[in-house]
Amino acid sequence: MPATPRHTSRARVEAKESSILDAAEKIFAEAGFDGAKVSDIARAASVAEGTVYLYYKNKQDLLAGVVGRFWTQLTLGAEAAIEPDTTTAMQLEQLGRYHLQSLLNQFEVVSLTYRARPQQEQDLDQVREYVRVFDHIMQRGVDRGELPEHIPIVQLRDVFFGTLEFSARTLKLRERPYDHSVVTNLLSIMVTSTDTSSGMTQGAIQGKEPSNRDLMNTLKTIQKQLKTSGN
Amino acid sequence: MPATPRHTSRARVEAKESSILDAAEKIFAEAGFDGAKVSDIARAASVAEGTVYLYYKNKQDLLAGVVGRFWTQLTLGAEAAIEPDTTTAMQLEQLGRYHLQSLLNQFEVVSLTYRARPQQEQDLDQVREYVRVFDHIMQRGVDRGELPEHIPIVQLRDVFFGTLEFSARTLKLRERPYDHSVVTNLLSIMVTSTDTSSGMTQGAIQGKEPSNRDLMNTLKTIQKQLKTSGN
DNA sequence: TACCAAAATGAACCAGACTCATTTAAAATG
DNA sequence: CATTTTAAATGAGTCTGGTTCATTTTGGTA
Repeated sequence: MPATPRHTSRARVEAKESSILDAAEKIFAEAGFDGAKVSDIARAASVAEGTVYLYYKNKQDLLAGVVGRFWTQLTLGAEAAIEPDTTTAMQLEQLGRYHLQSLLNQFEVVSLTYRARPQQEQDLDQVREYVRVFDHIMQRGVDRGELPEHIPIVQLRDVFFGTLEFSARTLKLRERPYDHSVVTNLLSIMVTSTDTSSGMTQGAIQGKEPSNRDLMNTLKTIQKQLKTSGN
Repeated sequence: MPATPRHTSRARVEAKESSILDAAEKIFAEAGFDGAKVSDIARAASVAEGTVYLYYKNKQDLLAGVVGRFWTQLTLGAEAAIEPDTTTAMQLEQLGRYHLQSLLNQFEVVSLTYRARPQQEQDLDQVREYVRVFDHIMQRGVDRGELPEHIPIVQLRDVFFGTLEFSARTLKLRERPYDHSVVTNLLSIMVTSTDTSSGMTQGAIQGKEPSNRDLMNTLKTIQKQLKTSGN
């Protein structure tokens, strides 16, 4: 089994595995999952058809490999794109830009993610890993006191990634290029809603009315944040 | 051709067509697109395998039929769920609740939407129809003066549907039931950001800084809106 | 060099989407 | 009604393409 070679250099096996993944990614992206033939992928990887099945149990599994690798690389890229020593707002903006750009640049591969059997638990581990980047930024914001204590990170995560994903689709559909204002706008509403007195933070989550005190203070914060996150 | 029957009662043909769709929806939802066999669908519809192909060019096309019908029905349901004579905020909340509930109740069918060839233009006409419900609510809000003149409806639409879709996935993944607070929170941040002086409306869209005047006025508006849209 | 196990191969197999020659049902005609 | 004509339905057979596996090749080891 190539998965656990005893007498062969691990490097060579991994090289072949990744060359198969390269080929698969190319063909899948060009033809879609159904349109891609395993025989084409094998040819593109300069390998016999049967060889593919030494590395991947079946076509689905091969897709999972491609998609998994993509998200793993995305995680690495995201971590590299974020300055560790800047404000939470800035980090969110960096992640947002990076995310939207990646969605647009690699739209086909992203789309394949939805072909990887939904529900099938461990297939999407790498996606979970990726969204954790967001969680870390937010948590750090809380720890540093830049964000309120009980901010609902999980829900804001859905706002963040959901909006960017749909925005990417809209841009693709209209054949528009990357547009930074999408990120800026998203950030502005998240930052706004992130303030302690504006609803999402405490109130509805806990089932009690949000406190509307300290309004003037709130406004100043919003104002400041809007300035620093603007373009 | 059943598509254009000249001598046969249109009703009977349509009845058969919809019984095939029913069967297809059931089998697709149970087994997924790849797992569903056309022969199973034919059997479930009490029809020969070849008959399916009289109504739908191929399996993909059949899926498109199922998905299309789903979104068409969703549009009808949404329009019914919205009171025509209430505030924009209320209507958005009604649409949001309806949308999230539908996503959760019919999760499998919704997932199939992504299997309907992406990019393939006219396949998703019905989805486009559906999102128009949102646009209408917003446009009416603008016309009535409840929303600022230059509010970026298209971008807010991505926030709205993107967030709800991701929230639905999160809830499903964690096996949580419908949670109204998701909608409430989403609404609160959209309503907040909807105010003229808070970023998304004008500034970044037009590429110029948002005006931060009238802050006190803004705050009062936010406060009022939060109150009326709170749980 | 001879041996062995890992790795690779591709012909054969088979599931299942799709076709089409034939049958059955329905409508038109007289 | 009987007959003809046209629409609709059928399902056995074709064909594509994913998957298997008996055989060959390769690379490491003694």
